[in-house]
Amino acid sequence: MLKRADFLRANNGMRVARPGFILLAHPNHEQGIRYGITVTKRIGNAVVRNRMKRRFRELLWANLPELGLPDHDHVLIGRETGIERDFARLQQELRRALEKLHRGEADPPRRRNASKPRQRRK
RNA sequence: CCAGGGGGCCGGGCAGUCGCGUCGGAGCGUUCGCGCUUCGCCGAGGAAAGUCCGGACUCCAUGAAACAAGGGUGGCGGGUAACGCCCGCCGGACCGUGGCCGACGCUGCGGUUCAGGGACAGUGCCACAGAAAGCAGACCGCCGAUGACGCGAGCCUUUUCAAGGACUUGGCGAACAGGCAAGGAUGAAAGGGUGCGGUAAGAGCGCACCGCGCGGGCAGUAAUGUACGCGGCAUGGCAAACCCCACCCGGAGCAAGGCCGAAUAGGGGCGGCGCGCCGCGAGGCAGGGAUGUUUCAUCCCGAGCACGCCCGGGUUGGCUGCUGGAGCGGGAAAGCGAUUUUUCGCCUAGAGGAAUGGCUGCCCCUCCCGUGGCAGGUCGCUAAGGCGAUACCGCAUGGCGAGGACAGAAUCCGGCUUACAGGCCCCCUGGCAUC
RNA sequence: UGGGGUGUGGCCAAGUGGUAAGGCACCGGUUUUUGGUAUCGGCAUUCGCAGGUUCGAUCCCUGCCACCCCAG
Repeated sequence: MLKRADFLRANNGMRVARPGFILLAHPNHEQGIRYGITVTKRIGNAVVRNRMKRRFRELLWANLPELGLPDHDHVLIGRETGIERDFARLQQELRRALEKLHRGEADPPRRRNASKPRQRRK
């Protein structure tokens, strides 16, 4: 995934949080299995972020072809607890997360402005 | 051997396996742009970082040069493509140590450090304190030579005592004029320092030594140094205050720059069809509408196109620039050195929302834990040989033990700065042991 | 890639060579039956850090660090 719009759309999809990362999945209209990685600046400097991206990429290459949802966009969002996390544990967590997605047991998408729901007066 | 300081270098190694990226080969497919599969080679750094200097390269501007503005640099010489970088030298300041008996000062050796042009071109600043902070002046103080004053003495006059004086002064006093700047006091800084002479008191006033300046001479490419002579100490500091002098600099940056570029929409030009009539046109006449009471007056409206051809631009995008270079590694020569010359060998990342990752084995280094008294230390016993103990140092050995920094190329190169676990080599200083 | 700015007490900040203003907050006293208000007093030795120039540096110079902004 390359375009910002794809990432924004994925934000409305299914969502599974794990200690090392957050996994998003969203159907993408016959585009095949695609993936994207988000590692924000709060995670660390460029070295840390790029290394996390490389390791996530390795995870996705290894597991998506078998366990990925067909015709879905998958987005991995890095968390601070995922820095230099043991690779085998990450792989285990990713497999569990993908299985949950297959069973449809994901959390609902996070709504915009969910923290301040509008209340009708009167 | 230990400790401290300085300089240079390395910055995990060897494999296996699954992946990723460029390139090359093969095969298949292809809308000929390329795509897929497979094999092979190669695939981050000393700082790739900060982006602080200097260049290469590209475009823009520009006759050349000079000047102005703005910015930068600043002992001298050399190195370099260039530099604010590097090397060597000179000079200053500070520290340690030795010498000149001591002090001041000078000097030898070693080390540290310096943005180190110009302060009689000009302007500005020097708080507080202090008499005075830049013109030299004089608060306390010193002196009282000289002049004046008072006393005394002398001398003269008046008839004695005594009084007086247009007189004199190797005496005394005060410090009025005046002389002085040694000493005190303030300060970061007070207009050379020490000593002797000298003087009323003093003072470069004189002399000696030191410092300073000037002159020509000598040495050196030069900065600068120096024996000699002369001067007279006259006019402090700050230019990382403005400034002056000398030298350097055109601007932008690979998102530079170049090439390609479909469809659709939109822009421009020409043509075609058309626009109530006349006119090249301004306009006039006619038509429709609105307002005010008809005529009439005023105001408004009335030509474009789903046509053809051509042109240029934009968005998304592709290709290029794009990695063989002030290149890397040996050897030789020149040079104190930075560096240069020459020769042999080598080809060593080119991504593009951005390739280097995952797992495993053996080895290396550090630490932790354990085992062994073990040819060394250490401790105890012993006359010695020796025996024993080992918390600690060392050694040997083991552990499915823990850890191995700072950090990731983005057009390329030379520097500077900053970050960094651990290790290696060389030099200097000091200590200990042995010879 | 290129350019600009900021850093001063817990907070907002002035100061641009010579004892670091002021406000809010905080602490203590007075006033009040108590609280608030009012009033008086106190609160800066790392002026982001390290060097240098100067007699003297928050201020001048150099190098770093952190944060913010702008342009393509």
